[in-house]
Amino acid sequence: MAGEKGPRRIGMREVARVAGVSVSTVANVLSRPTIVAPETRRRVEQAIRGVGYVPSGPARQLRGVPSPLVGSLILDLANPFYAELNRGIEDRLAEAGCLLLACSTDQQPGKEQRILRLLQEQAVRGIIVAPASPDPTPLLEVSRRGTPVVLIDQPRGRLDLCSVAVDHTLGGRLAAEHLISLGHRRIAYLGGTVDPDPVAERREGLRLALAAAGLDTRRSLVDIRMALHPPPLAHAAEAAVEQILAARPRPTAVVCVNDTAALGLLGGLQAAGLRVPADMSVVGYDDLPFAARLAPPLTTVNQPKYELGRAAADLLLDEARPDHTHRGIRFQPSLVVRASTAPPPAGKRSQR
Amino acid sequence: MAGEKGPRRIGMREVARVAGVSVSTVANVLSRPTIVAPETRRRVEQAIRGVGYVPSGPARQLRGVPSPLVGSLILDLANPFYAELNRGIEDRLAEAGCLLLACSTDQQPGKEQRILRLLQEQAVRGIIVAPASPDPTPLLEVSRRGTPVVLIDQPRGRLDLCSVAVDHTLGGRLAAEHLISLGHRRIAYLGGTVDPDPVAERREGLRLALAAAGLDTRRSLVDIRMALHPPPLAHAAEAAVEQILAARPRPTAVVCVNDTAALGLLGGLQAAGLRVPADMSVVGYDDLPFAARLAPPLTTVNQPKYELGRAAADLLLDEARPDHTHRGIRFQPSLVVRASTAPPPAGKRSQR
DNA sequence: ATGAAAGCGCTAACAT
DNA sequence: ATGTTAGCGCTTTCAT
Repeated sequence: MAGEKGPRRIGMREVARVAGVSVSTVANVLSRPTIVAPETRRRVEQAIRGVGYVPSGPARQLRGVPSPLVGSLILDLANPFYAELNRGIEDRLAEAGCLLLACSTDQQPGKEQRILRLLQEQAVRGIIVAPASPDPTPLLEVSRRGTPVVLIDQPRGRLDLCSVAVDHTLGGRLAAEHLISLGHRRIAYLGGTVDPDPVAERREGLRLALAAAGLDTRRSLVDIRMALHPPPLAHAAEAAVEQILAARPRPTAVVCVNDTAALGLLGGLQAAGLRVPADMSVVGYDDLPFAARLAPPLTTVNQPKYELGRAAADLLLDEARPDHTHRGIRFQPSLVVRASTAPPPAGKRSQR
Repeated sequence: MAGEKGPRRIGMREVARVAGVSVSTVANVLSRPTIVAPETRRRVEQAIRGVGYVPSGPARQLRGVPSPLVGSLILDLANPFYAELNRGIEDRLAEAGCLLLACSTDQQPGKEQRILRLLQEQAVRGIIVAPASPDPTPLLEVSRRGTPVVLIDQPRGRLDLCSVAVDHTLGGRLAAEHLISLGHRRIAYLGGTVDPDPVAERREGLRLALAAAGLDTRRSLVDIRMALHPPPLAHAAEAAVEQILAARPRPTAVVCVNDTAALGLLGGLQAAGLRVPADMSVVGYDDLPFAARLAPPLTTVNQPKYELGRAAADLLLDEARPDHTHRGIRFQPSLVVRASTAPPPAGKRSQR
């Protein structure tokens, strides 16, 4: 009647007591089973099961065993692009017995800082981050302090860190070249008011392609900015239709910052009585699962989301190896042509 | 030139040394600043910043401070439904300074077990779980061992745990009643081969509504099962069209297990030359962001995903309070009528 | 093959 | 107001 002293956590001590051995023997059974006498080992293992022993991670870490926790700091967990990316990270981590600490920054440097701090306190094995702030200093600081950092969706440039990125300049070029070959000469780029780097790159790719086609990008590239906060993005995109149609000269095609924006744009265009692609071509970015099934099926630039995550996790896990050297991996996006793009309306085609 | 002895972690010891005080004074500055003399405090705070001290979470936990980590065990991180739910969890946790450990089970009891174990080792503050296994024993065991467990998307029934769930029977009823009122008499339910509980409930709701309308559910409810593994679900749904059209009597409407399945079905139906909703009505489930923008906009049953997550986190955090008692929260789904449902084709309407 | 003992970084009770 | 001390549960020498 006196034994039940609350569900206090059971440790190695208790196991040792039950098995009639010392704690170090229990420890040995766990980490170097071979050096323990078979009979003793059996007894210990039985005691472990008997009392339902679960080792304490924190205690281990205190002793210097690396943490199985890896942080991922991305813009928004609920965004399908990042959700898929996180899944890639998770799967790779699972292979190494690690767990994912998933965090959203909502693109706010303040949140990013706060979480970075929490993650360091937890002494995580490393952090995979899509930077919210343009200033890389805090990240470098974290890395210098001993927590490995892997940059995602941002080339490492001259930074002394590992990174995984997609060549968004190429992505932008691909989109633009496709439209140009279709006969478009005025293209709108639907982006946000504040650009994280990767988004600016896409616009640059567009510009490059337009220039390469001998077009004056001052006239042929129309920059449309939407307020990104608060979400949902699809609404902002829907509302942007007005701006797009008001632009002079009026663009005949729109390249969107991502598929979600394209989704909203499609709705807005339809509401405005324009047909896609007959009156206006639309290109998305990301190639989310629903893109193929929209009406019309969306032409978009595919990014290898899952693989991006896997590669980032791979790099991060590699940081633990003694011979690790920082690397930058770059993925190529690819254009997926579907039905939301077509030649511009007759009469617009060669208009200058 | 000799100071740089590797980036070994800096602890309270070092801070104390620099500030010329003892470790407990440093500890006091951190946890009970008021009892420290202002001047001393200033010196210590300066030392903290000076050496870039970051407290060690693991060491704290070992001393009994509760972990800020909370695990979430759901089917699939990349599934938009769960992604949004996780976001709700994350936001609520952030308010309490906690972090989310996001894990996917892929509906595999084995994975679930493995992760449950890892989470316990990390001594997390608690676990929010959408059970992958029908057997609740392991979960109860975890709870009994001292790690709070909150069930999600599954009513707690007689289980001694907190839970957050949606009334899926109502969801199924809502969908069926809508279709029945439109004149449909044969409805297909497009589900998976193995049902997690919540999915079976939806079917039951359908059955109830059909029966209430005086229909023989043996004839009026057509059960279509798709293989869920491997994904993508949208493909499976697309392929299921054949089965649906082959059913005799042929259904005039399909209720899908979720919006993703509906997405695929829409594609398959279109490929088969059927128009939605003229030839076939389609109802989704979840109301994901893209549902409103599909062609046609999808009639679907909305679940409060984000709120579900928040509520679960709320319950979990509450478990730490001494006066906590387990509770079950139940959300109501709601029908969102859009354009994918209409009366059945003429001639089918009153056919028996 | 097994055990004793030190100590990881921290908190809290106690002593000064 | 500040310091001393004893662990938390574990890993790891170093005896035995």
